[in-house]
Amino acid sequence: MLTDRQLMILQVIIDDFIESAKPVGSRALSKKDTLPYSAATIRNEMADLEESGFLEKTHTSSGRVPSEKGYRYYVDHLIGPEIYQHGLGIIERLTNNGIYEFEQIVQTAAEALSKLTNYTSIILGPEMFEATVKQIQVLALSDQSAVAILVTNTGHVEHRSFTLPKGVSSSDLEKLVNILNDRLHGIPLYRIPEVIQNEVASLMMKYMNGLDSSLNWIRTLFTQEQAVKLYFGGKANILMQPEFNDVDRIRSFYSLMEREDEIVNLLKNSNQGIKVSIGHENEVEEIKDLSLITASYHIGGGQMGTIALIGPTRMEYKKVLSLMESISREMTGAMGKWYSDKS
Amino acid sequence: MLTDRQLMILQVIIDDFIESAKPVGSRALSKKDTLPYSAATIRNEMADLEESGFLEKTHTSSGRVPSEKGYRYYVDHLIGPEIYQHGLGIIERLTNNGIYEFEQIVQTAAEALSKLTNYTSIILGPEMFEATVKQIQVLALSDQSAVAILVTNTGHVEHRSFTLPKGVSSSDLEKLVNILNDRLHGIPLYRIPEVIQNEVASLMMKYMNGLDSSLNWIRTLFTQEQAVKLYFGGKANILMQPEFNDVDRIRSFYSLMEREDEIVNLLKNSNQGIKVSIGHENEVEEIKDLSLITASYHIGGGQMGTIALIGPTRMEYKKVLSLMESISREMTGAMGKWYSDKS
DNA sequence: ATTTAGCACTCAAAACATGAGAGTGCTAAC
DNA sequence: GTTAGCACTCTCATGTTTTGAGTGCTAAAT
Repeated sequence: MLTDRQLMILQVIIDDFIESAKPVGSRALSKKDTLPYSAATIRNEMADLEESGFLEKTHTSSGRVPSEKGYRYYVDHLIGPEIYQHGLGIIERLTNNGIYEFEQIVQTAAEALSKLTNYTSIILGPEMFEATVKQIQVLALSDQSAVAILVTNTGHVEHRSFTLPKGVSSSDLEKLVNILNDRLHGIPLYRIPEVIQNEVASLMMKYMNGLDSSLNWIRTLFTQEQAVKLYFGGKANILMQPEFNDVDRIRSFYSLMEREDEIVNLLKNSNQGIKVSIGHENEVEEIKDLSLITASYHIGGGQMGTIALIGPTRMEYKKVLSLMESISREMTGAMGKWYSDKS
Repeated sequence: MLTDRQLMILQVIIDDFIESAKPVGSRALSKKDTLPYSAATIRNEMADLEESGFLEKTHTSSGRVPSEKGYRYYVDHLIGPEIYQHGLGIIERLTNNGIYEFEQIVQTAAEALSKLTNYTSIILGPEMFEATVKQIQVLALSDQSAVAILVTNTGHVEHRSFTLPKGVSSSDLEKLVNILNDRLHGIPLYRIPEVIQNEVASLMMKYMNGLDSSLNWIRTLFTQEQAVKLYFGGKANILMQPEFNDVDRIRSFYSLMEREDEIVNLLKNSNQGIKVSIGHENEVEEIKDLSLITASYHIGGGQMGTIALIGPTRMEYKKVLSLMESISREMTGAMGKWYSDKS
């Protein structure tokens, strides 16, 4: 339904607008040597493109600006599989000495992503519900306090300090840790409270005394409250975008960024592969004039997190898409290598 | 050198401006019943106060605004020891079940602080150089990978994953961990690299073979790169302040917030007690028109961190100072209770 | 039957003008 | 010493004009 020439013009307009952020007019277009037509001709074509909904005007006598439909078409059909070279090997570089810390890798990846694109990046840490218990340890720090450490099969380490309940001797504690390790080893994190309730409780009754009051306490100790973590990169980048010249716009954006649970939801329901949500395609009010790109990464079998990038709808989709593609592949690759799933 | 009446007027002007953010004029002041003088009288006094440098005009015929000198005087002499009631017991509330996670406490404290004040809070995590090694553990995750865990006497847990160097058997690893625990127990973190170099190296030579190439690797594994962590609260709060109505102002602020090392420096050199830096008293360009309040907290013997609050010079010093006072005391108290220093 | 040149028209943004309002400084009276 | 009064100043909001980029349409050119 669109002629070749219209597609060409659409492409050039979008490319131009993505770069300049200014409405593009017929005169400027006719000067480009990719389009050997006069301004008037281009005007006609633009009028058609507007009628079909791919372009918009900001006011009656302004140049044209891509509509969301225009961007959508651009993303779906007008960008070829172009590979963005920079930024490859980011993660490899981080870990080439064989030593790594998960948090640091993810944080650096987020920063790199935002630096390379000048947009704001968000990485959702991996779901850990399915990770299983590898080992539990309790270490006394003093007479009154101790630290409990839990290591999962994926190499995650959770720890929590606590004051020792009265009347708990060190041998009690040792017994308790033995019971916990015995019963919880290999159990996925989300089942911990349940197992403690059903199995650990009775064993505690049997082999230890006076500890049943502590049961509730132990359950609390090993219950994860917030399962996923967010890593941000370049929160300030978005301020460089001319569409953020309005203080209220900035306010609303940053206020969203502080509501982490909403962000988690926003990123979570991303399925496999890369997903581009342009403007109103987003559910969340505050980013209905932005574009959100999400890509998932995987760790071993099934657990996963999401990499996301937020920027104006006028986003450098070409660059961004290929970059996200390669980073998510790299992350999946790197993680999979280390976190083997044998327990 | 200032008359009582001038002090009164100064105080009222500052209080008023702190609340309204608008230059305050003589007419409005004469209407308050704390000041039973006519506008003209007040005008004269204000002229004097301006001459002595406590007040400023934004332009020739505007109301007066406190100068930095004015704020300084206000903070030093004009606010009594007023106790801010809300927000007491924040930290107690967080830990009343005896279970706590350091990071979470600090983060929550930062958020509470910013919520109660509507400014941006920053908490500098404790210096850990002086904490000593309590225990080191290495846990194999698979044939190729393992996780190393280090617990300090203060209950901090550091962990790092790594791929096992080739030719390292599990018994080698066990020996290594034994050596490390033997030599490093009780050693402060900052001395770890040195001790590994001098003592561990020779022992490794003696009892294990083929591992000397891994020495460097072990040193890297146990070397802390970034010793302090920052916790932010209410980064978006500052946007609500009318002095942040300018996009460039916002940009510069957020760009500073991303340069964490600079922030660490800014907060670090705070000595005991509470310190107020008003406007140009700050060294850092980006906050020369803001006020920075810092207070230190302590953990057991000597290690410490800093609590900070950033807001416009037009800050509610009364409220903020008493709040910072009580929060830093609470943190010191709470931390000290748990992190006893016996190793 | 396209394409193009030309021209009238539109609108946003910048530049300029005007007036009201809040506030000051000064003088003279209280 | 305090206050009323008044001329003066500057900002801010509002209205007006100008400029320039861009369009849509028509008629001529290819």
